[in-house]
Amino acid sequence: MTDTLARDRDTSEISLIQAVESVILEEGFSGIGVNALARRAGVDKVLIYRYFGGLAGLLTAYAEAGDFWWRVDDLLAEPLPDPDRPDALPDCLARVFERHVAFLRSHPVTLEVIAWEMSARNELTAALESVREDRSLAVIRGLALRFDVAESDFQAQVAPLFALLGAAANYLAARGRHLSRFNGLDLQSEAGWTQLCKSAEHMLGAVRLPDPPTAITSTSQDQTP
Amino acid sequence: MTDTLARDRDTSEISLIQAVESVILEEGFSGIGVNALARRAGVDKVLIYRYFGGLAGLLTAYAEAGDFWWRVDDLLAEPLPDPDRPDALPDCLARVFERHVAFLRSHPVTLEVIAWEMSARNELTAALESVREDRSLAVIRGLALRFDVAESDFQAQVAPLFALLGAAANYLAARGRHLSRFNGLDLQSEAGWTQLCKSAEHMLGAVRLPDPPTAITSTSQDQTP
DNA sequence: TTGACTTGTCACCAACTGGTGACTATACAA
DNA sequence: TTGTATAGTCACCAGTTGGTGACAAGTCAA
Repeated sequence: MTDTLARDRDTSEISLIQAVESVILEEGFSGIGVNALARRAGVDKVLIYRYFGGLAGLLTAYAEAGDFWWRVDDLLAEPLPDPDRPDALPDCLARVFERHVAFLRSHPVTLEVIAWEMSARNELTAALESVREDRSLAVIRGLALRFDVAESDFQAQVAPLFALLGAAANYLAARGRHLSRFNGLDLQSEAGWTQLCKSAEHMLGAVRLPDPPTAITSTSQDQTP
Repeated sequence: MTDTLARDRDTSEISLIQAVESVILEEGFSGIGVNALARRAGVDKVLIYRYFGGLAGLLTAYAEAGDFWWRVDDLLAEPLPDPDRPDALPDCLARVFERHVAFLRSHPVTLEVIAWEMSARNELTAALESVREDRSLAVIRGLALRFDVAESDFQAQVAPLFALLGAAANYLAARGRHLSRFNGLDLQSEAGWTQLCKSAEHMLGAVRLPDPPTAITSTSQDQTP
């Protein structure tokens, strides 16, 4: 509890937590292990057990310190289409999708954890899972509020769309780490992703609001470009 | 080159190749290794080096023996919507997507290799990559032929759609191996996948043929349920 | 000063990994 | 019979993994 002692322990803990990120970035999730982490942190591996109770505890500490997922406010930040405009909903969903993609492509650690989820379940993947579920549903809630429609109907309609497009983005972005081509598209070029976003927007054009009286369900203006 | 000698080598090789599939199914891709494979095959691991030149060679042999991906004919098998019907194209794409999903959900080894692709590149993932690229493009070619449209335009329009929906299916099916919930959906229940296919079909409703004179781009009949 | 506690270092463990060299046993051809 | 090639067994290697016990040095309170 003294100054110097406490400070030393603190720096050791911080070194270890930073080592998690560092190893993930430079070696990928498969490089995570007590030996590698201790080596990278310049610290003895026994401290991982003493201070964090083991690798799982260290990952938990890192998970609590890091932010692996977009914040709801960022995804729903203005400018977004005016809800009263026709086609505001599809446009809005397309913007949200673009922001989701942009986040993934600029967060290599998140991509690494997403890839990790494919093969194992651990404290990091669990943390990502939990926050992702929460915030995805929060985004849907936020959109229902914005468009002033019943949340349950909206959720039932939009959740599977988000699941599909979100899954596609996660998969393609994670794959793009090491491999470029998927179905003829280049996952490492700006053009490839622009193309993907355009196609997503096109498909989202089919989405209409569920029931409110303002929604027009008959003649929808599809201007296929 | 004698009968018995040759036969014995053959059975050893076959045991090893079968061990690859067996280990993947029971332990997942992370269980693949010379020791585990030899143990499972009931054979000494040195034979992996002698007969296949190493683990990579054994994986290659397995890759050549197995079929990890749907065949083009299966994906385009009849019955498919009559090309002259209105909305035949979106319906057709939706059927293809459903078949893609059905294949994945019934082929655990493929899901395992898909998951493997996320973390490493090896002979198995390379084989899957190659055959997947080829056959996906072949399916697009087949559809262009069916709808009698120019292949290049059609390809430019449909390839990114396939990339998005295919990626989503791959991701969700692979994740469904160990985790059930994604964005509120249940990836391990029939209902969850029915929902996903319905949403995909809904989104595909926005797709129209590129140029031929028969295509109607104005009044689209959206009946949102 | 004494004793208790914390921080960190180090040596060590068993288990496993990929990989190799030496060996026996069998079969075949000369 | 002799030589050669193959199939298979086994012991062993070095390196790495996760994990622990013993110990020295420093710090603090009584």
